[in-house]
Amino acid sequence: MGDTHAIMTISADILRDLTDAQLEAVTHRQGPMLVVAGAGSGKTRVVTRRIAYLIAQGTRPDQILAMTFTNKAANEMKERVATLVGIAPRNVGTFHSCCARFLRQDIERLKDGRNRQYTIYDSSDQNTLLKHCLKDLNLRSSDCSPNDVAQVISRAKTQRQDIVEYIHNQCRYDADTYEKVAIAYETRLRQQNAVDFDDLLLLTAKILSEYPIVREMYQTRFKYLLIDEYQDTNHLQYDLMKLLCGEEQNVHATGDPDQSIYSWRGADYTNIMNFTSDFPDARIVRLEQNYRSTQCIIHAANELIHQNAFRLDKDLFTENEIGSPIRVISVPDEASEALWLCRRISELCTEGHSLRDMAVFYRTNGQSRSLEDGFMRMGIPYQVVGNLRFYDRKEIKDLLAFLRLKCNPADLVSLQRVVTCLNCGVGPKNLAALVATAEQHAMPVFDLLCRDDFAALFGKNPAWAQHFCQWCRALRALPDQPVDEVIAAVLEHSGLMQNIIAKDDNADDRVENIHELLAQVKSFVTNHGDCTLIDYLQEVSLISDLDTYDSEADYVSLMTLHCAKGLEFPFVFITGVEEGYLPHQHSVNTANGIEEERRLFYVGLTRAKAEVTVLFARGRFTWTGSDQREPSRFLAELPEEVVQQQIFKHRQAPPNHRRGANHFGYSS
DNA sequence: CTATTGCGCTTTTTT
DNA sequence: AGCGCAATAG
Repeated sequence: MGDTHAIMTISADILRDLTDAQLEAVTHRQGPMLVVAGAGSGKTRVVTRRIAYLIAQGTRPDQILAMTFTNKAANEMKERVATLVGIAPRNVGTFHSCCARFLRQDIERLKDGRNRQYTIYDSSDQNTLLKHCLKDLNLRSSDCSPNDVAQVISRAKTQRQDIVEYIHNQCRYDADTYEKVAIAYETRLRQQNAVDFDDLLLLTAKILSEYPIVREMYQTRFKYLLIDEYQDTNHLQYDLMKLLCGEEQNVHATGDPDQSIYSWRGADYTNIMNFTSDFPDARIVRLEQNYRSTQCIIHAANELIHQNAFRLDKDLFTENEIGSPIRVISVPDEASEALWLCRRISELCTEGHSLRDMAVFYRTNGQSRSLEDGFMRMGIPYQVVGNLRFYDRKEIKDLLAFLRLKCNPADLVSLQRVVTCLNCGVGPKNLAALVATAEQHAMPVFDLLCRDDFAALFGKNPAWAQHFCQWCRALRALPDQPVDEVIAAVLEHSGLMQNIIAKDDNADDRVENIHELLAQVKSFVTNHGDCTLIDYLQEVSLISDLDTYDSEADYVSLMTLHCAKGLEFPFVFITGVEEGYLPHQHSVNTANGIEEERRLFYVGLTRAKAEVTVLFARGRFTWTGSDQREPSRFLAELPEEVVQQQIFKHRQAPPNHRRGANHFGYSS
């Protein structure tokens, strides 16, 4: 057959231009393998080529399961594999999205009241639910902060420990309160047929542990398991990996312990450090040649990261050109920080560089404010990545709440949202009465509202209830397919648009966002063929702002250092490199905290291909007043020979003067 | 009871 | 910018 020949030539393409180490990582067949891949060492390339290689060697694409850190990485991986072998593998996604799909199939085995129509609660939904729980228990947010409880619950789940036990071991005070709230929260999640982010993984692990039949089924289905960004996996993800790979242990993990920056949400980089003890037969491949950055950048990054005591020793090197030194710019305050950036960016533009080649990183989302002010004033096109997720916008969440309620009649968080944005005469008291009645009759609230005999079940039939029941029945009666038409119909039925136009201050923006959502749904439908409303809602609850980020558009990108992981830009600017920001105030008390902040800075530096500029302000204006700032301790750790310092002086600029730039100047 | 308005507080990083 | 809370109008 001609097929064999085709496979051979494709294989040649797949293996082209690889170093020996990369080749070994790509062509490895059986058993566990760890690829310790330094920044810019061609890790993505190795993973995609490996998937392509396995397919070209005759592995069925759906026998490969690849877990990535973001959806963006997953989509890029699928596309790249498709260009190599003409087939996009289906099972590539984040841990969360893969588990969400598994649960759609198997959640009913748990018999805990949840079914395959389940809703995924994101952190703000989780927050709302926790507030409901507090109210039930006659507690106030000041007695017990929902954020704190959420964190404790999340920790217990990611450590795979019993929540009650965990609380009593970890909480020094108020353990009883936390326990009550946590139990109420878990109960409500089950009653409302909902899961939180951690549950996606936890419940999957539970099913795989408790049902050997299911475990064997998955283990047989997935012959090859690939895990990317292994340094940022938590204990629960580690368990999942073990449950999925089975005795064959065909697990291929890639990561870089020096880029582990998520320990605050349970990631445990000892997972990567302990790989060889977990899998004594493991092959280890080290990728230490960097193809991204200049020698100056690599030298600076190496010296910095060597200050960390707890690490696997590893030396990144590059054969790229020496490049220009790291610039360290001292500015008087945040306004001049923005101004310096604007001037430098314009300069680079006149030299012929594109805005898309430049990125500005900072430690906290709030730091984008002053930068945006400056960029806006100077007319420099920019895009902020990850600050407010598109799907977290109020109008979008409102619209999605209508859809979620239609899918899951037990979803009270969505019902409450629906009720508040309808202004239909149903407030907290009436809603509570409805919930109580529904509980009496052991049915989901929305089902109760849709019933013809609602009045009899409720015991009375006031005007607001009649109207609301009618409205609910009409919502239920709307079609379920195709998704784009459902959304258009639900939007129409909700009256949301009219409401926004009538009442909202930023009506224009909100209307535009809704139109954008409709457009996105259209493209989702064309890309995904016939998918259900549930599929769509699942997709959007797991999508992050970074996933929708357009790296081709000609804007300067602004993002947190965390968001920058995995990306690269010719010109990188890191702002606010001061004590209190980097390292952040909340991390300075522990050695681990400081080391993680250092890794964060390391991630920032190694994003750059050509040039890194680091800025710090000598003072900042805070809500309390002005604040003296000290340069970050990390700056002293950069080798002098590749650093060039500049002090940006600032003569008083008249406020609101459009040509303020003329009043500023350099000085060495 | 609900709807609306104004005041104070908030923010470390995110699937 | 959004949310909880309190006060007021309907």
